[in-house]
Amino acid sequence: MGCAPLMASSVSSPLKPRAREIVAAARILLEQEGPEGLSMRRLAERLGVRAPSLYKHLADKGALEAAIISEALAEQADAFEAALSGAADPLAQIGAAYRAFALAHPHLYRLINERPIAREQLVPGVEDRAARALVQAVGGDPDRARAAWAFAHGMVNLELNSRFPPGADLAAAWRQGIDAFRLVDLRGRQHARREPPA
Amino acid sequence: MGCAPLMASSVSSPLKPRAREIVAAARILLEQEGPEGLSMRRLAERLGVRAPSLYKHLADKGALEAAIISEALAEQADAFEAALSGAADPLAQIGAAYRAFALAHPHLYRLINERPIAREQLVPGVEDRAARALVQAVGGDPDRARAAWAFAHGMVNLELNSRFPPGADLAAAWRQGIDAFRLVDLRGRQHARREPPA
DNA sequence: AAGATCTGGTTAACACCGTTATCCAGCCTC
DNA sequence: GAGGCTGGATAACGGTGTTAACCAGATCTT
Repeated sequence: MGCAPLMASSVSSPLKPRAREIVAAARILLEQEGPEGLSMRRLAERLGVRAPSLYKHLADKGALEAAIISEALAEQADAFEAALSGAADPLAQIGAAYRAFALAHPHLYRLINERPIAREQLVPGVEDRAARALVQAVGGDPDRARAAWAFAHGMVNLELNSRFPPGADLAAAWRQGIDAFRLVDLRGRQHARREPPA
Repeated sequence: MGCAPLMASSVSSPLKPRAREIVAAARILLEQEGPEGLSMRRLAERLGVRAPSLYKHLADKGALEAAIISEALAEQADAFEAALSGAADPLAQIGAAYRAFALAHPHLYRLINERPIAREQLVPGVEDRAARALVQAVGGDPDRARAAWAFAHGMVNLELNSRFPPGADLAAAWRQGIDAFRLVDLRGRQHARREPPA
């Protein structure tokens, strides 16, 4: 065989066209029905095909999920970078973007975060893009960026899982957290250290 | 029938003795094998019984999980209150307790947080105890308590799901977060508002 | 004491799930 | 035209939660 197709398809995305179709359909199914509704059989049905055929294109369900997750992380990074570009108060902007993304795609967010991540199955580098935006927003310190990330992550997680009491004022809690991570900035810290997170 | 057993067993825990045995075994199974290893059949096998018999004592798997979660939340509240009692820097103490509990029971922690919670199936009030401790540690403001909770929750969640890059200094990130939520305290805020969280 | 009821187990079965093995039709290349 | 690759098909295995029907023994009632 010629080596052309191997190279062409593995540059931007490691998936061949048919596999990308399947992943796209899987994502729609996931966002409509939630992680427990995403089954190989139901996915196949939507594609007008029988379940075993899917395995001609994807190794297993984990690979399917990893593909969806990679896609979602890339979109999340896009949203962060957009929120960051030319904004006063980048921290608040990126926090709002984080929450907006999660609320717009709750099932997707759950898929990403309900299990330990299979890092080796992800598209390489897709995690770092989102992280880089956060580090920048927080002033360059990776440790503080991780703390702020954890805050946003926790807020969204608790909100999506209905862990806050019914009457809780989430906007106020967000404000408290953002303020907490911003105020430290007013005291003597060196920012602009600008080293990549890992 | 006499009404005595009904009253006696539903005061402290709503479960009858046999059901409590089952829940105890389920928790062991969960902590050993993780949420995906917790199946009704495997649980029954450990109890020397067939799976359908379990349904004589628990409505369904969700009720089983809710019982485990209630138990775990109560223990978590215990740990928080212990960490809180007579400590300088209660915020750091409670943060450490939060992380320690999660790392000691990672599978349990995942069960609690991987899905939206079925609040009506929980033992009533068990959520509030842990919340109250946090509100107290943070100085009385429920919104700030929720923000701090989200931070701790997010840190643990990201750690357990391996979402931090391999070399990340988690202790430093914890310090950053704790400092962020404590430093606000040094500026003019009214604490000791001491109202219940919900 | 006898009968009814409750308790807590059983087996069989249903509808799903992810996955594998095997087969087969069509197409592309040599 | 022959061979191999591609992308479907069916059948099947072992696993899941769950329900229905049945049944032995204890216990309560009359």
